[in-house]
Amino acid sequence: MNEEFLRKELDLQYFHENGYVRKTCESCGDSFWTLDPNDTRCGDQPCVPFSFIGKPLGKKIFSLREVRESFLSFFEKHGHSRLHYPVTGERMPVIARWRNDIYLTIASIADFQPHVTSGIVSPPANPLVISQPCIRLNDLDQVGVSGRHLTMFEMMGHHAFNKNIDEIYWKEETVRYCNEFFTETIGIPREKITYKEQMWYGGGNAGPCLEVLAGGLEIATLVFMNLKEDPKGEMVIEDKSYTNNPLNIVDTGYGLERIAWVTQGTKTVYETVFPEVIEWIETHSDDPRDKAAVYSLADHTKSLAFMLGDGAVPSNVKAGYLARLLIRRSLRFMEAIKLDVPLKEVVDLQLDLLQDDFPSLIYQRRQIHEILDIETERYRDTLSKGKSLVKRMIQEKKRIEEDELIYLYDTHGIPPTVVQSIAREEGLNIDIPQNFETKVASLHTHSSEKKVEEETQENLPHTIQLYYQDHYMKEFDATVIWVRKTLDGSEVILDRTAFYPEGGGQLSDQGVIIGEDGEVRKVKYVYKKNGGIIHLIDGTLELSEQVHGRIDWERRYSLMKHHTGTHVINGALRILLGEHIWQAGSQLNITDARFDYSHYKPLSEEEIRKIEQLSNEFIKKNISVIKKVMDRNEAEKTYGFRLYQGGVPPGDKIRVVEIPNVDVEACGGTHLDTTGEIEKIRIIKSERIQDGVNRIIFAAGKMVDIYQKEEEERYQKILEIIQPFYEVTDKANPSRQIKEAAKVFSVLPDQLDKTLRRFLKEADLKERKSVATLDEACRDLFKNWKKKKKQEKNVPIEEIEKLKGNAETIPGTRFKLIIGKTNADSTSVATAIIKEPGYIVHLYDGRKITSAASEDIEVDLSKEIAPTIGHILGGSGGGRPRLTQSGGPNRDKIDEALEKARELSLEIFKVYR
RNA sequence: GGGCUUGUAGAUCAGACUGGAAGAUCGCCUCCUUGGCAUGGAGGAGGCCUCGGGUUCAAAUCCCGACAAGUCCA
Repeated sequence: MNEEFLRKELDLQYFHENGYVRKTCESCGDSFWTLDPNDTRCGDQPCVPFSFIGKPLGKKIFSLREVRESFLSFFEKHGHSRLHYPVTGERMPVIARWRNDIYLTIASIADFQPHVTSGIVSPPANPLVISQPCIRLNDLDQVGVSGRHLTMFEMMGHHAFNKNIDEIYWKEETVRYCNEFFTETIGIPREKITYKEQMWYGGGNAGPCLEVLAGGLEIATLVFMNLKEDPKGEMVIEDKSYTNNPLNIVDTGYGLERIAWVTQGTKTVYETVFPEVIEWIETHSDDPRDKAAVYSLADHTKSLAFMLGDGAVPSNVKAGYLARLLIRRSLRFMEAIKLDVPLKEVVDLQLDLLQDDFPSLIYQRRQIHEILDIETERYRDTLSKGKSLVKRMIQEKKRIEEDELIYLYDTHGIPPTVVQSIAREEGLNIDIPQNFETKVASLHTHSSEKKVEEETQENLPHTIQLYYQDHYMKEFDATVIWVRKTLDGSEVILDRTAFYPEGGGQLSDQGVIIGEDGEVRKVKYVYKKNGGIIHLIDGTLELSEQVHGRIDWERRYSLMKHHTGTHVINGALRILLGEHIWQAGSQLNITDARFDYSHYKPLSEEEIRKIEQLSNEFIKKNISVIKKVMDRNEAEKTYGFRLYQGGVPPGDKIRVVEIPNVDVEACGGTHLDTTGEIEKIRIIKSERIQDGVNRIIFAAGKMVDIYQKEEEERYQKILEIIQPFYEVTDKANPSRQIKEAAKVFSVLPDQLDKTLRRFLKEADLKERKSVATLDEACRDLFKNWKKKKKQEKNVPIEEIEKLKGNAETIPGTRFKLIIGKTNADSTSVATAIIKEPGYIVHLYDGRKITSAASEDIEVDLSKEIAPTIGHILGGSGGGRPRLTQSGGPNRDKIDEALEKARELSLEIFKVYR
């Protein structure tokens, strides 16, 4: 069926008019178009070998830059528009910020998915031409080995989006353009080019395609995307059903590096793509024999230059993980070829080479250096820790099993090859199982039970969003257009509302709705569902009832302050720390707000102070906040992809909130008119919530005062606690004092009061002291407490002598029995006594009875004596043969217990006699 | 987002399974050996066992939670 489909779809006039014949490859069975009637093979790998190595095609040698420029200008000449974005210029970032289904830009068409390809958003230009840097990590193990795989490459594409069948252009023109470009601009002889028919599918779309082959290499793919996935569709490809797409999309992908390679005919693609880097690596390496490692390193560092330059932060999640993966692989390759330079030097070389064509990459140079240094350091740590772990395992067990190999890699990040080399040093041979990777992978394949929430496709009426017309609207009139009773109230939809429904990290509004009867209904919660805005209210309302709504303004205003404040903080972070700062989530509350963002290390106190300061400066400047609805393409063109901080909103139009020179985001929340209204911002806490992601918790406006008052109160409360012992003279900056004080006892600040009470009770403070600050008081207290603890352990010599003096000799033996009480630690005293031979001791210290016997006495106290006397006290006891503890709640029976201990001790020696 | 692992002396780690006076190595300090240094010898200081809570007569150890860190997968 597909065969038939392809034959019909790709039977182009262009081929017939230009002397092409359709043949079937005798090797793979695919159909292809060629000018040579004697061709028997399709011209693709593996059916034919490369024929251009050493015998380049093309009218001259093309550099990467020449290929790119000639392609772009060729299509520009033929009516295609080049794109232009702020920061990145004629390309989009390699980190796919505008998508939430993929992390990296993997193809030029990815720039326009999902909204343009699905038809919701119009294309930025039509037709258009782009050379899009892409990163693919699917064939990592082929990179450097196969001679043609790269993780980072540029996919050039001319794209046309046809609403009707071919209003822009469709198959015929596509092939004509392609052929003209290759034969005239690049100068590949036309008879060397064949077109192979294929089915293309991916990302929910499909369509027929032509692979363009020259010299045995696929140099371009021309996709005619006219199908979309649809369970009801009639067309079946690889078990999935498709139906016609509303758009006919020309999706072409020209391999920039491959085209350059074909014109250069070098041994591998790597010599064409980064000859300078390979040369540099080989001259600086002490053992560059491992070619694959040299190539891979050259490749990976180029990928890293793009990823880090576009603001990726290494992490254990998402795109950051992929960056870390490449960094670690690079470090391993460097080790393999004994290249003893910092990784940042190699990446730096890439940046130097790339900066003319991709100037934005070097804005982040300082941060890239720091990131690479931190990551290198961390990798070294992991490895050296791993090394001692492996050595220990080897010494203990003399071998390492497969399970342990998996454990070492999965849990501690030590690759099996590293384990192997460590083992070899220890004289041990280890086999790495063939299917190691799959075994690791299988550990993590959890049944991904996606909770597909059955979105009831109710058709709810649409509501006019008054809060967008005026972010400050506090009251409004409206008509009830939908009502549903719930257990304790009802759900109501109005024709228009100023109540903001929960979304974008902003909490829902609350307030009241007053009905025609004049009665007031509380609005408890507001949310969006299927386009309707549902108000959860107490009581009920009638359909068509005229109502008056009033929102809880104090609550809303606080939320707005926190929301605009979040944007200010985001801007301050970006300005102070770099372009890699991206929002990773946020939660606005009434009393404070959380802002999560990507960054590669925890913030220092100094940095926190500066961020707070800069944010407050923006507030003082009283900058106007611009709120507007923009055409999506226009917004991207004006502001770049930094817009997409809190995720990607759908639709052709997006809401843009701009604080000039501070921050600009696509944001659907409600915002203040000026930054001055925030009043002030106070950073309450900065923490690292996961590798590569930090969180700032801050308060804005009145909440700062409330927070400060609370803090002041807490500080006063703590001062009261220590007041009998310490007088604090310098009461400035209580926040800092509390934080420092908490650090002394390694507790969280909110546990400080409790902790202090405990330490004051346990310490031994003689007189009231005057100290500068709370933390100084704490340090003194802690010192005193330590001293006291130590003294308790010290054994008073006089007491021991006294106890020894009271010893009774056990009849018929040379052994002495001591029964007694002590104020010091009974175990310490007892062990001091039994250092001399011939003693058996039972001592009570107010908490427990320690029983002990000297080494020369053959006895096991733990078997009978300890439990027995413990039972008397209502508990139990035990321990080692010659040293036991026993105790229990019944303190009043202590004398009885000691007497029993005496009896039992004497009894033992009857047996010995 | 999910899984696994780890927080014990300044550093690296034992101890944990099987609860019962907190250890080793390096580093630090003092003394001895030496003309001086490397070294060698003797002694010593240095631990809220990350923090809470629970179980228990008894918790570094077992259970729960928090905080901090590492690592793999998508």
